[in-house]
Amino acid sequence: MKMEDIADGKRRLIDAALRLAAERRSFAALGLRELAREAGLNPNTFYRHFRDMEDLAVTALAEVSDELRPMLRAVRWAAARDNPQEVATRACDAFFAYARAHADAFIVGLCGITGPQPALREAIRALLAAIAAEMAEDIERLELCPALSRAALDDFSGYVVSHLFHASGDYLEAGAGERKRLAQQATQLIRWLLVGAVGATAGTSPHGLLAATPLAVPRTNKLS
Amino acid sequence: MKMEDIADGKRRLIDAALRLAAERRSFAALGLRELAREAGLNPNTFYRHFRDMEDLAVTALAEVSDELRPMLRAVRWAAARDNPQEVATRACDAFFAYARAHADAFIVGLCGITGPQPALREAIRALLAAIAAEMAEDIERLELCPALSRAALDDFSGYVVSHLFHASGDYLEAGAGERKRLAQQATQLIRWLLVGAVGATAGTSPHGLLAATPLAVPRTNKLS
DNA sequence: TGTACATCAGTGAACGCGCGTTCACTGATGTAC
DNA sequence: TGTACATCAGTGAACGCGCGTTCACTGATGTAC
Repeated sequence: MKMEDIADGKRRLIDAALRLAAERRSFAALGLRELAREAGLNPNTFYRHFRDMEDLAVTALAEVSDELRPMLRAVRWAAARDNPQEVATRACDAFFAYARAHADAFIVGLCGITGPQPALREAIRALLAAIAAEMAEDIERLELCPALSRAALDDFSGYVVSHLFHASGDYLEAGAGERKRLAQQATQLIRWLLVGAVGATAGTSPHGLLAATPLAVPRTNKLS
Repeated sequence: MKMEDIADGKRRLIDAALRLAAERRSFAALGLRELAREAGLNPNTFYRHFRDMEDLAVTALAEVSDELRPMLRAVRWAAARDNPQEVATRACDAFFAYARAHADAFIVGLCGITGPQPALREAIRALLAAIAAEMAEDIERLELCPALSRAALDDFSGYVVSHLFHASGDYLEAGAGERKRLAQQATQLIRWLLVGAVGATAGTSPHGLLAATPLAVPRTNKLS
């Protein structure tokens, strides 16, 4: 048996766990016997592959991470090569499309970020942070927004990834029309943030609400 | 007994439920007997006051809603009277302060938005939507950002409320330094979004990344 | 003012059930010599 | 090539336990007349 192959029962347990947990929208309330029943296995078989439920969840998340992160990077670089103006839109679409294709895993991820298993919570946070870091790095390397410092790009990417992640929950529940609106909103958020970040750094303040100390923004107008 | 008074046992059950659910970060995995034990009551007493766990959760959320929403409006109007430039900062601070003062309820809310109880999920979404709608209305009525249409204000408020809500989870776990950073990030997000929204509507595009069809932004520079 | 009755919060015992975990076992696959 | 052994995925029975829910009950408070 090769390293990357995983046992048949292990595969079935992971899939069954994601299916059941997503259906009921709670990984925490998932029972071991119930899981084994869904997977068509003896309850005991679980212990052959996992220490406990959290172990299973972290394993499943690692699979998603290994697939999602390179995919997003590839989309960014391909879009930047084709047409730099489309990077944001295409990356959002790719993210949402991946969420739909792995809806169960995403729902479990959304539950898990606030759930009772500390290791799972930490793993999800780490995944989101890694995606954000790679996004910032790609924007820098592809020179998509040279006006922004790396620190600003990190903040920007954090906001965007957090929004996309939580929006994917609504996205998965939505019908076709609503999904389109959510995708457009994500792109609008990105656009506003980028324009705003560049404007704020370059020193643009459209009105008094934004000029408060300690967030004062000089009134010069240097948008590139 | 007056209408607004609630029975002693009911109060204790709600408080115990928030305490236990927040501690374990899962409302779904909370047991009825365990809850009664924590409240120092007979398991049966639960049925005197609630149909089921979801009923309890919705009741608790209504209490938060009735307190949080007017408080936020009052802060906005008071800040606008004192100094319009501080509205965003003061509203963010008030929100986070309320989250700290009702940490258990907030954690349950964060779990509940992705949890198994449909009525609770819907109630939380409705609360967030109501807060966003009131925020948009206040910005309009207080003329804090006349450059933005009501539709843009609705989108803006939605982004901000969603960010604040999910950020409150990190906020509650964080130490003092981290909390300060999160509050500053929230204000930065608001500033970027406002500058960006005004810039995008008024027709400003800092660089190619943002000019993609169908999100094309004219290149005129009309920031007020 | 007293009396009878209704309402309501809380009690305690009992039920059947599914749970997580353990143990000792099987049978197939891989490996050393 | 054959044989002996180790490893590994999966099985089936059994355990004690805590669970949600039910029933019939108590005692206090409010209310009609």
